[in-house]
Amino acid sequence: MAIERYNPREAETKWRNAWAEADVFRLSNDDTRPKYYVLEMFPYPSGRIHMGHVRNYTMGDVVARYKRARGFAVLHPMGWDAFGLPAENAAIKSKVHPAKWTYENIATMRAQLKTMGLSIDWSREVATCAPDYYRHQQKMFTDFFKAGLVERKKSKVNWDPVDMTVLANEQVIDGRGWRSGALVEQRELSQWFFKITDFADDLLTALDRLDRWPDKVRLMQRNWIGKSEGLKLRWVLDGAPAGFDELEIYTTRPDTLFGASFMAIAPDHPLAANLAANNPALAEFVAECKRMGTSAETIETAEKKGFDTGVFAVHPLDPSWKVPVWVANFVLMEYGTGAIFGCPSGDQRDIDFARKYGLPVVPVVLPADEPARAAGLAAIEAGTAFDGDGVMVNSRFLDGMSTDAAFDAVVARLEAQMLAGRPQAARQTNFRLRDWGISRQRYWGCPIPIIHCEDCGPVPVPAADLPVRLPDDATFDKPGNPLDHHPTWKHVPCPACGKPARRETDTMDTFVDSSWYFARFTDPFNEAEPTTRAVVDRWLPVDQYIGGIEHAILHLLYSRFYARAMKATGHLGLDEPFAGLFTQGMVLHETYRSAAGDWVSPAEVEVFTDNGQRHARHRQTGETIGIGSVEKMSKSLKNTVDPDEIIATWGADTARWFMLSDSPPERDVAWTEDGADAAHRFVQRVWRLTQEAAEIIPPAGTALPPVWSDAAIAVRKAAHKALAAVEDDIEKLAFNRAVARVYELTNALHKALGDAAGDASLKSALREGFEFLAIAIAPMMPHLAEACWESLGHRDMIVNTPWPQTDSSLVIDDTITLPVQINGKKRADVTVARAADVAEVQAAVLALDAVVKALEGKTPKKIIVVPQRIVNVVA
RNA sequence: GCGGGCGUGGUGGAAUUGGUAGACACGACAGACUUAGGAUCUGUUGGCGCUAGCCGUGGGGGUUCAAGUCCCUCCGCCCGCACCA
Repeated sequence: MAIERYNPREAETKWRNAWAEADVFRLSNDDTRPKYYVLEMFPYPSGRIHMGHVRNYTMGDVVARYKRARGFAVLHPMGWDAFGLPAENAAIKSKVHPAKWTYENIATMRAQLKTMGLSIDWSREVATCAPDYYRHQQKMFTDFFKAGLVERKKSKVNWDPVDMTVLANEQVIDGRGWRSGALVEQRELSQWFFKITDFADDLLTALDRLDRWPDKVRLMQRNWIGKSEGLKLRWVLDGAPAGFDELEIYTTRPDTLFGASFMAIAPDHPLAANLAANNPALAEFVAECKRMGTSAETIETAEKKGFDTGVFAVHPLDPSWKVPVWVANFVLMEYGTGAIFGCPSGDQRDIDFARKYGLPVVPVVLPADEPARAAGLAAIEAGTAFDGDGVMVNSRFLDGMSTDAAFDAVVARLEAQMLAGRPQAARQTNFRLRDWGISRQRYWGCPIPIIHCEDCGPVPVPAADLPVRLPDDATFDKPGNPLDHHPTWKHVPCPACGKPARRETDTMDTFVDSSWYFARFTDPFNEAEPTTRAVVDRWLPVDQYIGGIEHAILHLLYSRFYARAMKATGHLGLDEPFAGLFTQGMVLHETYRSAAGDWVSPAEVEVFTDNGQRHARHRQTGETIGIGSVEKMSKSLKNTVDPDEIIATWGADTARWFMLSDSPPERDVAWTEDGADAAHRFVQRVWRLTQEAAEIIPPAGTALPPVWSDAAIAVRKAAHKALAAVEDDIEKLAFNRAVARVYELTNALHKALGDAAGDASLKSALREGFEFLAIAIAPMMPHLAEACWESLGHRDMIVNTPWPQTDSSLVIDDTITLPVQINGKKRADVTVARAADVAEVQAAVLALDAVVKALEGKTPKKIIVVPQRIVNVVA
């Protein structure tokens, strides 16, 4: 009897409808089973989903469906990171309102995501641009404000004078606005800040406890927070203008103070500005420094440059010793005090600088042990600083001390030394982390709920007046902030005194929106409050968060801060929102280029093999197309494939299966036609074999045979081992290995199917085997799994079927075959009882022909038996 | 420059974390079935011998009974970044 090919379009629609009808993915907050919260980073509604989304959401769905089958109450929601600049750009360009643009994109993308067959509780869907979402964000802003976690202060911004708007760093290209092309100005604006620095130390130390986060991400956050322990130290100036009696510097190496040979201040240090006023050459130098770019590349390649001010600083440990004060291009005003002392022997920048300008280089720290000491000294003479720990030299009372001891000794002395009525120095912990500026001069964002009153100052909008809604009738045809232009919106009475006042027209950074959505998902039904304490505390933290590495720092750090701020204001009860984090790799594709050099999209290209060589031609024109390297999918390289087309052609299960196969999930994966084809062939194979099996196996629920044949036992072992391995692999997110285990099981079942005639117990074993196969693929290819499950005679859906318990007596063999090495090379195998002790294994090994032959009657020097692993005979 | 990661067949990748290198898949080759197949099935597929043998995880060296895995060194690629005092 011919078996019909599996039709993914029909079957996938059928099962998705069945799940929707039964509402199987709706989660009740009253569910008392153990909880599991799976979350993938929610998408920006850019218009259409891309293959990166397919990979991300497939991985999350595997975990969600698997945990569901294991009996957990799984929270697996979806929403939209819906505020942001692209919507506003679309408004300017296409005259479409940002809200319309955004909601249309959401509708498209929601429909696309639904075709993937994700086990999402759509009743919890949120969009951050919806007033019923951002009203709670505004409430929390006012709570943070009252708790002292919000601050208004001046900060430098990139200002586009044509568009009259603030630009993000990445929107400044070669010093010009990306859209207007105008030269960008640095402007000081009053901005709202969240005081993330209040939590700097806690955000740092808590990283140690996030043991289910990638080390790489934790390291990046650690570096970003950038804690350093040092000393603030004031030097008396000699020859400086009035008002500049002292120069305060910050150093992490007070131990190297006797190696000081110059002071260096930032080009925008007040002292530099003051001196430049009467010194055209210095003014020119300062201007030159400011022209220099700030990218890592320019900075790394920039030469160390300085300008001698003629001012001197008096050494704090020797009043007779004066060091020159320079302005240097490598000192940053934003960090520490904008001034340093230069110790050339201990810092590469300082030694470069000193050698360029002929300043002294005095070694003050050298390695303790002799060969290293001489090498260190030679290196310093050759221009390489020694910045390691060691022993003090040329440092008077510090000589012979360790670096640490010298640090403490200098600090102790300078803390006790008074200058102008205060200790001359004080220990200080510095952080690189700055407060989080959230003000954006844009329309399409969450309005900052503040009203500015001449008498009362900034007043938070009362809770009863929330949300502060965006006006629908904003216009986008002139530069600047549409909220500011709006004729009426900003004019309101002061909530405190009733006098005419005006609204804050800045909106919040969209990172605020995404810093708490995971908490909102726990109870998006609560209209009164952002969260419901009993609910949010039950479901958080997110057990498994999955997303791209590009959010390693900002989004994840802001969310960690936000959880702390929400805790401080009573909105939830924990510090760390994400217990487990996984960062998945990107999706790549081969690139294609026409003879004219234009990029050609994969959809237009036909790849064929001729004489073992891969070639490509244009599907329509037949033109020869060059095959290029495999690159990250991008519009500019045109090497994207459209998930809609993939799903229409092959079905969602094929796309999902491909995304999980082969490449480890944290690594990049290249989408290939061959791979998709192979994944689809496997879909058909599982279906076909299941149909074949269904014709011969006993009906569902038939009693198990009292005795199993050897072939039946072999099938049962294969099935139980495969399922146990899949469990283990999914728990570890090793989806590629789970896929391999499924292939192995399928191969075993296929082989056994041919031998089943006349062996009733084998047929029973095959029922179990094919059921296990369906169970094993269910998290990965859920539609196919349902179809197979139905074919196997089940009336309940597999989505409601608990994951079976594997039988450990079938998973663990009672005899094992160990490889036998002679002198480290494998020469034989030995099969022994699993429980065999070392002596028994040795005896069995010594009886092997290969061993007897190799030993030639001699006694082996040693026999190493590694239980359950290997035997090595040393002759 | 600093920090992190990686290097395994023609390709993507496995390898129980010091214990049989190449699981599984792609591709390729040969054959079967077929009107046909880009379907399906059966084989083969790291290299050299092609016989019971030797070599082989970027190169070189080391530790060990045993190294893809640990150490040293060199080469190559990728990612991140902050001239952070």
